Amino acid sequence: MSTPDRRRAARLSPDERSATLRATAREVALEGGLPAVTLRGVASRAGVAPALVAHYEPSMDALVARTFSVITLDEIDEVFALVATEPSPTGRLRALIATLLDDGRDDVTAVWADAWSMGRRNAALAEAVREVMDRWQAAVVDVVRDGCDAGEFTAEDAELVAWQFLGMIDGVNSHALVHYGGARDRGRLVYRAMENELGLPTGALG
Amino acid sequence: MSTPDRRRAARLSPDERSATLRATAREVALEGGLPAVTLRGVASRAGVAPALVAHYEPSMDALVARTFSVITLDEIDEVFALVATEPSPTGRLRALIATLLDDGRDDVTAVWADAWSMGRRNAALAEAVREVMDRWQAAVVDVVRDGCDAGEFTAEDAELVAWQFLGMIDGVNSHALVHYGGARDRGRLVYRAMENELGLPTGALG
DNA sequence: CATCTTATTGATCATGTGATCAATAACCCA
DNA sequence: TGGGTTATTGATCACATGATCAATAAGATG
Repeated sequence: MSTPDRRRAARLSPDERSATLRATAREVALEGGLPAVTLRGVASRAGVAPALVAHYEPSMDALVARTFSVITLDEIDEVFALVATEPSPTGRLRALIATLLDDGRDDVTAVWADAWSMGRRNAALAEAVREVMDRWQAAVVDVVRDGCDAGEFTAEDAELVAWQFLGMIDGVNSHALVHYGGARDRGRLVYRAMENELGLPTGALG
Repeated sequence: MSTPDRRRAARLSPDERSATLRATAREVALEGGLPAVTLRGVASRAGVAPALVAHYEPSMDALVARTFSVITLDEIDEVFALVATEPSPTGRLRALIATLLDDGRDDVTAVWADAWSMGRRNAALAEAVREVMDRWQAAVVDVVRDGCDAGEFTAEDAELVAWQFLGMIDGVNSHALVHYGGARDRGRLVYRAMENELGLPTGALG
């Protein structure tokens, strides 16, 4: 019962094993949140001894931080790959909002919530959070600038608009994580705020 | 070194002791976040044996949830006591935003971040979070309705506007918790979004 | 002042955490 | 096929967590 009987794991190259463990840590975090990323948690899921996990990371704080980065950087790629299929800047912004507010992303949202909480006690994680937030902001700035160049948007300060856009999204998603009341149409203000902020006609985004 | 030499604590009535421990738990949480609210953490700060803390709460999950409620309900009272000094609805809304976006509230913001994270693994805490969020929403709805009654605001759906207002605030504050880049003017969109949403002239709030 | 109620404590348990290291065995290469 | 390199493991620390309970002593009551 206690020990999930486990054969000796296959002998992999350090690179392979390292990649395997990162992928496993990713799964663990998406299922149980960042607090589930423990030596024993990752090891048992990977079918490996806890000591092996410890062997491949300098510390658990570092593993948690790396796991956060893996998950959230992948998320950026996935989201923007989806968004990029839209032909116009306005369409891309609309798709971006819709994707970020979509249900079924609670696992990633929960990881972000864990990160904002745990980042206060894990310096490596806090640094990772800052890096990924900057990546997100830069990606949103690109969307805004594209729209401005195409003449569809008007933005005084694209950098600031991007930060505040992400703030709105993250706040609404944090709320929905624990409290679903009123969450159905919770994105309406996001659409309207962005239309207003970018000089779009009402209803242009949704 | 290990045991901070402690005399036997004064013998208090259950009500007094209970109140003392809640106040202590509050201080502990505001200093180290909700994860710092442990049997030993609260006990040592209160100058009391860990067993006594356990004696007064059915479980630690319950103590954490109660501590969250104490802190955040007090915060509602404090914020709205301040806001109520403004004579007009527009002034009250402006003061509300300014207060909520003010620095120096990181301790409470951190408690909220902890709650959104830990609420997924602590049912009592999740329930407390929902309750306090509802209280916040109701209080904001009052401000919006006041403005509508006074003819200063126009709101189709005050309930929804209140939720989305709180979403904006919480998102921006979560960001500022770990990432201060661009945080200085991070509230600008909040002001503009509310002006737009409530039919106020540009610049009416800030 | 003696007695009794009960708030408080110390000791202890079971559990979970990260970390370390000698011992092991899987795999590669000669 | 044998030997050597090293990925992997089991065992074990030290520590922190929540929880329980008999023993203690503070303070009220007579």
